Amino acid sequence: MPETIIDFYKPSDKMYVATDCLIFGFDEGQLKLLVFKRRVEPRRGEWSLIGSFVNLDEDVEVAAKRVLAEITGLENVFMEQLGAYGAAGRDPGYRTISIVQYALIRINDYDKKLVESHGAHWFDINEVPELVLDHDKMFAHGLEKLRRKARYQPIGFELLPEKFTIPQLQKLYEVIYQKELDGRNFRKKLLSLNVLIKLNEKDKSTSRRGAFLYKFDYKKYQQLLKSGYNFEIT
Amino acid sequence: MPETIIDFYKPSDKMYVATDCLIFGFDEGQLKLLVFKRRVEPRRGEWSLIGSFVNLDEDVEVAAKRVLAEITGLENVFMEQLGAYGAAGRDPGYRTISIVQYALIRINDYDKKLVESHGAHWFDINEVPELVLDHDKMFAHGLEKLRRKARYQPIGFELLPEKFTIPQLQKLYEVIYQKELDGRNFRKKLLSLNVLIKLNEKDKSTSRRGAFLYKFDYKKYQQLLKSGYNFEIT
DNA sequence: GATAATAAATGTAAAAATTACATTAATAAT
DNA sequence: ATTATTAATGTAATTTTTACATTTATTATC
Repeated sequence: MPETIIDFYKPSDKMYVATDCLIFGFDEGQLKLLVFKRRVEPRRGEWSLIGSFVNLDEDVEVAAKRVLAEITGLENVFMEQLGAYGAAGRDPGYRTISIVQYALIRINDYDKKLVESHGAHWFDINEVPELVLDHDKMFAHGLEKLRRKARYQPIGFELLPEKFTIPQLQKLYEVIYQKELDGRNFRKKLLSLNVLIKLNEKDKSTSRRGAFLYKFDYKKYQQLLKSGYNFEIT
Repeated sequence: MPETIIDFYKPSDKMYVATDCLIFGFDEGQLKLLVFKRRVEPRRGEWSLIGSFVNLDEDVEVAAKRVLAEITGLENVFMEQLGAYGAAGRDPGYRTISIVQYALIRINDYDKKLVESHGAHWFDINEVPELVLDHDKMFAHGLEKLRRKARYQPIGFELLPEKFTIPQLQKLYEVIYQKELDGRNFRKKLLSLNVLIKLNEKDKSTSRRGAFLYKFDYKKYQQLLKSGYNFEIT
């Protein structure tokens, strides 16, 4: 019987454990990723995701939130694990496992000075430059996951301001799904989900007429979920 | 500027990296999980998932497949990452990150002697005993993921023999979804997906009349995917 | 060899959801 | 008052999903 299995108290080798973060934002009608330009050698000038090693006494999740807060000044942000990247040769230096998270942030909320000070830049997801190590793969997987998930869970709202208009929301889904949606059907569908609160305010930044602002009703959504409710946006 | 971030070449602390595996099977009309009873101290007699430490020169994924092969004798099995479990206090011994995979196996294929020799047992998913450490949480998450995923991806077939009948397939989806399905609508739906190959053979083990055997057409499925095909079983 | 028993297989109508599509409404600028 | 522009609305056709009952193939038994 192999000796390597289930032997929690005779562990063999230690490795470095890092966490990297895909930070998505929505701005100017585009879905964007925040990437970081290395300003130190080696690999100076290469683009990469933002990350950190995980401290010995620190939850992986806490480490990820620490990084995000240090970079953007944001706390209480939507963040979820994408997965662990653990190929033996993924980092040519030391053997390092990276646990990747993706975060969705409201692009107007973050601390722009802080972000700039870290050499970070937003790229349209269609124009993200080549990234260091296996970060390209992480990005590709994260984008896929975001696209899949947006369909069945109300994560899109994490990318919009708290108050948003239906046309804004539609544009967001259009860039996520990479296809045009019919305005009438989209509005009908969204309103039929019963989780939008119409406000008595308009956003006039994009039209003379102005568009009504809405909020997403998290409470209602949670309630509905309990009774077999199905959120889906096609 | 914080010193802890993106400093890949001044890593701080090493940790143990393990991989644990949720092994699902379908037998006697029940969805089952393979769990392992510790036969050595400490924690002798406690149930846990099957796992191993990851070797320094080994991909995490390879480690997981190694474990699965050592335990079941199976290779080329459906396996996917569930995620990394990295709470600082999850293992009271050493700081260990566990990367959890879930595997779907054909319950008639595995090496029963080998499995028994490792003190492993199949439990109906509704009767899984308390598991060691955070393995309960892993199991709960894995089951959720399996349920979600079964709906939009043809993973159910991984749990059935290569040749299966429609009623078998229906029963599988019934136990995954925990609800009864209408036989006529289920059959209609499945056949309309155009990815089942009807064979000229019957399985007579459950009825006098016998039920036709089918195979899942992976090639066709892959082709269809490319042209915007939507697999969904409700 | 007729009959009984049993699970497999099939069809159709009603209801619900999705799609396609064109016009009117509100407002600010000229 | 007119123009320009985006927001907002409704309806009919199509597709998908649901609900529901009978016939078919076969083996065992009388």
